[in-house]
Amino acid sequence: MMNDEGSTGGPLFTELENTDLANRIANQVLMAIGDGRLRPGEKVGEARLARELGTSRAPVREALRLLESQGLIVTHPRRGFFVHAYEADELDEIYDLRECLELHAAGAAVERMTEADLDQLSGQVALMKRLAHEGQLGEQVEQDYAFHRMLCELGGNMRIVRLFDQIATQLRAGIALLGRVYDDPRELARAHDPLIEALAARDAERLRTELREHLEDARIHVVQLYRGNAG
Amino acid sequence: MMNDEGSTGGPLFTELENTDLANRIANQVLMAIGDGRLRPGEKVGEARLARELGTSRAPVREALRLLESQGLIVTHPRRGFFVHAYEADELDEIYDLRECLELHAAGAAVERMTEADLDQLSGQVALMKRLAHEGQLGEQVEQDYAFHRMLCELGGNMRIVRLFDQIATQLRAGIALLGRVYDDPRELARAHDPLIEALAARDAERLRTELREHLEDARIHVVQLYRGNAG
DNA sequence: AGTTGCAAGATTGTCGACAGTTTTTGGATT
DNA sequence: AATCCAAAAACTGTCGACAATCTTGCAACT
Repeated sequence: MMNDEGSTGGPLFTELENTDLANRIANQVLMAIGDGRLRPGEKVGEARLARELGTSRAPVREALRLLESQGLIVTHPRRGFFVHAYEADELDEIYDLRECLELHAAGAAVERMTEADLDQLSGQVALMKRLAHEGQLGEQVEQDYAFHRMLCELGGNMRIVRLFDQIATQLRAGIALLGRVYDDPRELARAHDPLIEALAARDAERLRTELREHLEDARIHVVQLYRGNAG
Repeated sequence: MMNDEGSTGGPLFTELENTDLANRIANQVLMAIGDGRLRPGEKVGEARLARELGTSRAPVREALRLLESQGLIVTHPRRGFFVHAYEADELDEIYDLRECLELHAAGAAVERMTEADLDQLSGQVALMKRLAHEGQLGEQVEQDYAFHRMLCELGGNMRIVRLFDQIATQLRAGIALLGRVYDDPRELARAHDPLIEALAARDAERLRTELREHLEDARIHVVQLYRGNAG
């Protein structure tokens, strides 16, 4: 009941982009938020977006509603859509939720994972270290999310995985304008070593403790930085 | 940072129902699912629904997309919307998630709640007992949700509360066709006494233990019944 | 000076329509 | 009788349009 995707490595076929117009628009908006072209709090007029994209307003509306349901866009009725401007308190809440979910999943993962899963996890950490060395900061952060996502997946509850994805999206958006978060990139990768150890020992309690500490560090790090930068 | 609503009792103004058409439609559909007029797996054609409601398809689409984001409707691209037919495994997942969230919130609630909050919680249980005596079964279940929602609220993380609401909605929909769940209605109300005791003692660990047991009971109860009836 | 009222302009909520696709209908064939 | 294929019907995805509402700018007023 896990993610057996074919045999070994990456996907066999490049996912043919048959996606619906609304989804493509949602991705565009998502990227625009990610790289700062759309600032927090900024208004996202559907008419304007439709003009710029050369589509009608209907799919734009759907896209924005989708992003609304994921927490990236807020709407004031009769006034339109706006990029959600995350407050520090909200990031705090998000991390609290993440901790709750991830600890739960991790506890289940310890019992459910195979040796192969364990190898994959530690391979992931190795990858992060390599990326840190090469200075690939953005990619490293992305692989960090991937690591934690795997952990959630191994917990076996797909709903939790989906929530993790939502949280990751929100964090990416919230942290976007923060620039780099860690002073030393290698710190981030190394912080995962204790987790791997606990996993290898299949020690649920220790894993939960380490993971809590790990996430708590990230939380205060980000929230503090955020309070300093944005308010 | 809690729900201080004005001074004392109820709301000062009756919330003027300016809800937009899409939301009203979403509620209609929700109720239709709730009372079985829309069966799990059944197709919900937007054109047909629009005709029956006397509106255009645009707000119907938005309503269905909203319900999709809440997990009650699934959509197969180019084929339309369908009422999500919950599998027993999914209810299991949902309860797992609920347990995760509620235990987390409850832990925080023990430290944050005031005496007044505690009174309100035990008042809620008293209300449930009264309803059980009067045979108001549906209302009792609704107040059960309200009790657990309060507990989540006291945890202080609004995101968790919103997730609880979603879960409650899904459970209502999933359990709708199950008919009555408990043999003796009073059993449900009484099951909350240990929770109140632990709360009154402000004993987080004991509360978590009792709550876990409470939810675990509900889970196996529902899932078993569901496997027997439908799954 | 600051507030209130009003007109112009822009934007949202909703509608009906069209093209392409899926499902259904109904007949022809084995 | 069951299966297969083609025409028809129904439906979704998308579009452009209109009315109601909101915002903006300006003038009148306290």
